[in-house]
Amino acid sequence: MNIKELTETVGLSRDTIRFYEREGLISSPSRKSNGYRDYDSRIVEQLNMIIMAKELGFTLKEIKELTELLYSNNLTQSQMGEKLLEKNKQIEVKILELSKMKALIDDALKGMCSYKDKLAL
Amino acid sequence: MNIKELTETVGLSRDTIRFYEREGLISSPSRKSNGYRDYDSRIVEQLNMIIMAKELGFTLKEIKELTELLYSNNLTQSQMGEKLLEKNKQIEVKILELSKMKALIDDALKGMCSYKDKLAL
DNA sequence: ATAAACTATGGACATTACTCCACAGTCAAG
DNA sequence: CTTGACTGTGGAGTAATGTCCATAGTTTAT
Repeated sequence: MNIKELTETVGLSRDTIRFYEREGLISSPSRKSNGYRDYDSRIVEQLNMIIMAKELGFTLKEIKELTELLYSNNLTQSQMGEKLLEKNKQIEVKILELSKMKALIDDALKGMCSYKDKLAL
Repeated sequence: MNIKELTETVGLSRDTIRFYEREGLISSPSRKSNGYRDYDSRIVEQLNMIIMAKELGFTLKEIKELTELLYSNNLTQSQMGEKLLEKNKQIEVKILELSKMKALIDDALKGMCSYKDKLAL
């Protein structure tokens, strides 16, 4: 899969994908004989995960850490376990915070019953 | 409440608070006779909400929009209702995505039973 | 074999969100 | 009335995250 096809599949620009490669968020793809990047299809899932994590307020540095945890083998089990549990906690906090924001918005919506009723019925 | 006290209460720097003021995320506080900013205590809740939203991947621009929705009166009810519902949807999507990431991590943790057992017991 | 579309690289530029600095006025304590 | 902590302003600097550009090689279609 060449880079053009990948940009169309995941919705990131060529430059962004190259940037992520330079930054080590994704590993360098193999090259065709002419030097063109040739992507394995698993890259799509990886990039989608990166996009999601970014959307959720993780920095590229944190994302790099997390993907390394999930996809590498250079840590002992206990190191990995601790870090994963930590990430899990981070995520739970975020979910709680989102719920709070949602409650705030829901309250604001409730304060506008007339309009809300129109939508509910 | 002066700005120093506010920085200590919310954990943002003086410069950041002033920056948020310039950017219109918070409204300009009233001033004492000497020109010093004098904050109403409600600012604390507002700033905490901003901190939370940032942590969750909202840009300052989006946060500004949201606070304007929640705290201003220059929109018709139907305009406000639509935008709030839209924000609510955004938030639900984020919660779903976080759940996905959590599942991913939980899977990774399950793959490490020996270590996990140690922690569970 | 020429044009159009794709790819490569390195480096400059842009935006967001701060952060720091220089300089100056204010206030409280000793 | 000096010293130290606080405040004000405007503007420069910085880190993260891209985005654009110039230049050049490759491939495909006509």
